[in-house]
Amino acid sequence: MSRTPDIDRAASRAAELRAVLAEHNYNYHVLDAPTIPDAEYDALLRELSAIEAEHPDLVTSDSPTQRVGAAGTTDFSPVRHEVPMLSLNNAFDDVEKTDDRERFAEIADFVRRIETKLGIENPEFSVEPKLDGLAISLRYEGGIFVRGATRGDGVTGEDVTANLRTIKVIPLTLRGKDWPAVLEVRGEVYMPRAAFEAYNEKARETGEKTLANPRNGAAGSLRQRDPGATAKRPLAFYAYAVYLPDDLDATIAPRHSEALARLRDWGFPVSPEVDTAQGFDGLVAYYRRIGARRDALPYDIDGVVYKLDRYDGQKVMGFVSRAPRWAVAHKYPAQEQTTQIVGIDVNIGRTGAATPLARVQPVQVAGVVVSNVTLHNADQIARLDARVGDYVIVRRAGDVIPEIVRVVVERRPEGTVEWRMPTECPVCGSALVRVEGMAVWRCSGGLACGAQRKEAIFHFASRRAMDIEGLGDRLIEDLVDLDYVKTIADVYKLDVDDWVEMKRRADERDGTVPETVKQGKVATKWAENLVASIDKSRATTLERFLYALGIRDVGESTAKALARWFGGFDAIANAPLEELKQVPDVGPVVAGRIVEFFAEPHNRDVIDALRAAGVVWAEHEPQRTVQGHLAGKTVVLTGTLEQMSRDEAKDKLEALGAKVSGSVSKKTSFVVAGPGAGSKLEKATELGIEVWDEAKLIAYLDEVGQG
DNA sequence: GGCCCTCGAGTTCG
DNA sequence: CTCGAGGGCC
Repeated sequence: MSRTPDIDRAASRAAELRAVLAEHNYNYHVLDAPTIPDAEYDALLRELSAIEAEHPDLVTSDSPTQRVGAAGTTDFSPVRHEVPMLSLNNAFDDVEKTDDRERFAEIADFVRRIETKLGIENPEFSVEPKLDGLAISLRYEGGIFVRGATRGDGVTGEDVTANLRTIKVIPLTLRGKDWPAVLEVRGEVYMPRAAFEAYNEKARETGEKTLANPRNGAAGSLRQRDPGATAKRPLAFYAYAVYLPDDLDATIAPRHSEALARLRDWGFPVSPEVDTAQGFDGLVAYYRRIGARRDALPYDIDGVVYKLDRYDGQKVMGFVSRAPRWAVAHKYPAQEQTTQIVGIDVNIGRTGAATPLARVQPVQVAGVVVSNVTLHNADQIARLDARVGDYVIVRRAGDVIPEIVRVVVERRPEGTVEWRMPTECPVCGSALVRVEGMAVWRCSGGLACGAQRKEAIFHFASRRAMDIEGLGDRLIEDLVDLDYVKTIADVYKLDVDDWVEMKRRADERDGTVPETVKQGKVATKWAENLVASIDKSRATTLERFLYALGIRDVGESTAKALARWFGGFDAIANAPLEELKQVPDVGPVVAGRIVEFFAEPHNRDVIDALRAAGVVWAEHEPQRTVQGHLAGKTVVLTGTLEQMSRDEAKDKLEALGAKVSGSVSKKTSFVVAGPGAGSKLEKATELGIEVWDEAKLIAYLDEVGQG
């Protein structure tokens, strides 16, 4: 039988994948220094599995698909596992699909295979989070912990008994009396996220080496030669399986979930997230429930594990190759991915701040495609030594904004050069300068710089400033590029015809003339709406107007303080430095910025033009003392309020004299927490600060006549 | 001069 | 949300 070119190609790709995977296995298991994220490793392994499934002849005994892990190291004495430590099959989602049965097709298949083979419907599963740590096996004889070992290659691991003994949550003697003479408990050693961060913070202070991530922290800690060094690492452990090695047919309970409960009784920590679930729908519901809380869990997880609950059922299902057919690991979308930097641009903000931005090959991270990653500032780039062409690990963790975790220096292509902040503004060509000792570089072009002009207008129109609905970045971009506005005051000079004409010119320039226009129709409704909303913005408040001007370091809060203190605009514009410094929270720097702003004739002209265009606000007597039921109190709002908007609550509290702040400290008087409250509520509890729910706030407002 | 507490500014994707 | 830096207090 002659081999076809197809098979030859598959054979060479399989060999290539095996070589690559073997290298990564060594890095991961032996050196504890992976050079690619797990998601990428999984993708390579799946590709190899797929090739082998299609061409069974190509399967070799040394293929990574046929083994559980990599070879152990010789550092610690080898331990042969009487019951092999298996790996689980992984299931991934097809995120393109919206129907659950299609999206989670691999899970649906898994459940269906069990239902068919056992002839039952909606089998019961024991379900648990899959911690991102290190699998270990603990042996107990006569209720005493006698030996602990790493997984190694699944058959032979390393003796790490001394190090495991240092982990406080691992029982050295079992509680109760009804335990078997010999048992082996399997579980995951992991490093809680908070402990990981605290460890790194301390390591940074003392100049020690920091840990790359909690998983590496756990793995590295168990490999310490000196158990004393391990003891200093904040490790934890959860048990998830139990065996009776002297009689493998016997079990300590008929169901896995009951076995876990027994383990708990004997003193083993079992994850509180462990639960049971019925059939496909139950599994998916659990997957979603844990997924929604993934970031809030105190440890990293990369998925959830489903195990057929009944042991007799597990026995019937048996194994395929080395993985059980009665269990599966359902992975969440990766929160880390490798990609390549294709370019580094520099963004210019409203204040001229130059922010480097990495353009990367688009990759899916935690469910969205990331193509831009901020690099914050030049210091950050220098710290990371990120270069154009570099492969980098991108993460989208707790918050939404992607960041570069680190550069994969091992994969750096030849000929890359260190990145340097350009000397000129990429938009207007003015010099980029950095004030001694400051982190940010700034464009010195001021409002002559197109980027700063755009940002100034965007800020002026924003919701918390003049609140011009419909005037967004796209429109402002065209407005400035086509020279329709030079200053924020020009926005009020444009009529419907100007807007329509501007849009026509922009479309012409871009070659994107809409069909309707080609047919001779001109859309004007949007321009009418826009002009109406610009008109509406003319009636504003002193504090909004002050904020809208975009004076450096005068944000919402400072603008409000100035408005209260002076009561009128001219008093502020003409106030000498010393008087400004009297205002609470205004010091020499901010006072200087304000004086500087109003000393600039151009700014005076713009303000005059705005007033001439009909921008008005109410003025009042200076208010220099705080009055009301909540005078002197600092309140923090967190979570979602259901009866009123956050802004509404803020207004009402401020009307009572309270200061509404964004961060909890020991100065905080009380915290109003709605559903979904996170770190702020946690901090309040920690500091022993009074916490109100929304109902209590409403009752209080009613009582003092603000409801 | 050295803390702690706030505020300001910049940020990604759909 | 997070970082950096300004303000205020010891």
